[in-house]
Amino acid sequence: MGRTPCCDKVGLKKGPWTPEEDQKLLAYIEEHGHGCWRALPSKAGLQRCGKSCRLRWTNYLRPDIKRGKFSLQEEQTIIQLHALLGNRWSAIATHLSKRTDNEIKNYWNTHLKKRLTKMGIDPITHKHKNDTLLSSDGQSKTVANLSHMAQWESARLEAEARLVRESKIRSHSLQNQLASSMFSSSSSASTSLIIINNNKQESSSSSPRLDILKAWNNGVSNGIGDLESPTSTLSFSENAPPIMATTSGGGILGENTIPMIEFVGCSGSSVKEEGDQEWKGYESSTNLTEYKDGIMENSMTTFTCGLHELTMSMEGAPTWSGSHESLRANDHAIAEQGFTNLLLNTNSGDDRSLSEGGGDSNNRDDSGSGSGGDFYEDNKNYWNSILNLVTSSPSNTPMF
DNA sequence: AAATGGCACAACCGCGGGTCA
DNA sequence: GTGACCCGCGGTTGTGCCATT
Repeated sequence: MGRTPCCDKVGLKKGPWTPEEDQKLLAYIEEHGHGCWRALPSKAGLQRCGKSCRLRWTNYLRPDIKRGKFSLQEEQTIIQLHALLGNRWSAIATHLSKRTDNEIKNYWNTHLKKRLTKMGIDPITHKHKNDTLLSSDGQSKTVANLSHMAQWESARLEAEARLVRESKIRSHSLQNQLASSMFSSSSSASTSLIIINNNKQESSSSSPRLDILKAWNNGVSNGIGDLESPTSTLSFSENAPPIMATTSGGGILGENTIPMIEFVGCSGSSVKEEGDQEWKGYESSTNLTEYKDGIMENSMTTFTCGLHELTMSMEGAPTWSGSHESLRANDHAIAEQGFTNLLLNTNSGDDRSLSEGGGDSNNRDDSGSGSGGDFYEDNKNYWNSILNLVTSSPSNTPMF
């Protein structure tokens, strides 16, 4: 079918916005909200199409936008999330406080991509260009497994990002509805929580949606050789009572956290999100768990995460079953040394540009000093640090 | 001082998904 | 089931600024 233009483009202004136009748009939205973008321009007295108004608002005028230079932490987060999510800028933006997808996209294209390229890292695959040299040994297999898991997590994060958006729609009503149940259940010290933050701006600061990845991080760092087995399970303690999701206007989760998606364990074998949230994204993209009509079937007790069996303690802290726990101490040491040093710490200048000199040891392509083992170490550290993004989440993360 | 090239960023374009009648 | 519409997303372009020659 033919697609009608979003608006009558005849006579509409294009190009940069003037301060007067910004003021008109701001004033209108502050008073009325944006409502239907298509109808907004005429109501606001703007000679723009609705799409242009929406973009101007979401990318520039919105009051909760953070502008200015990206911090080192933000840079690292972008790169790490890009390794997981690819060019899904909106999904990446959900994890970066007050940054728009457009801004992140521009920053990636103009800064970070070039930096990675100069380092000899493919900005698309996030693999070292000489990875193919490792193709004959098991190390590359491990790297491939890591990539596979990253793809898995990518799909999951994408679905979660979609959930976050969708959950906003019904956030207020759910808050009111669930407030009472929170108080009725929060007295139980053994209540476990799975919470998806619905607030885009807050989500990045608390990073509550990377639970499986976090668990995986522990597992990968502690026993990378175990990657051969892709289908172990994430499970919740059998001793734990039926999961009763709670919501909180403050309390456990803090004032700024607005949990909206809740899973209420039913007989310990199914998870139900209150309401009629569709879970098609999970079902189609991750092929891990079936969600039907809000029911996550048979998933609370055996949630496939790909690597290790994770047991949720009653306090919500994850503990690896089996022998992994004793190895966990290596996790942060491994993760902290790799990527950041590799990419960021070498660029201490204000402009954070890469050293162009041939003597830069980080530029392995040019120096030729890197052995296959070094590449492997880089890859391991690289992915570990990607995963370490999760472990670096603020302490108020409600997930664990 | 003028010309030129590169960079950074705002904005546009086209596509696809979701919704509704 | 179909078409129209709205909206969001990712890719691309246009433009202004700045450094260099």
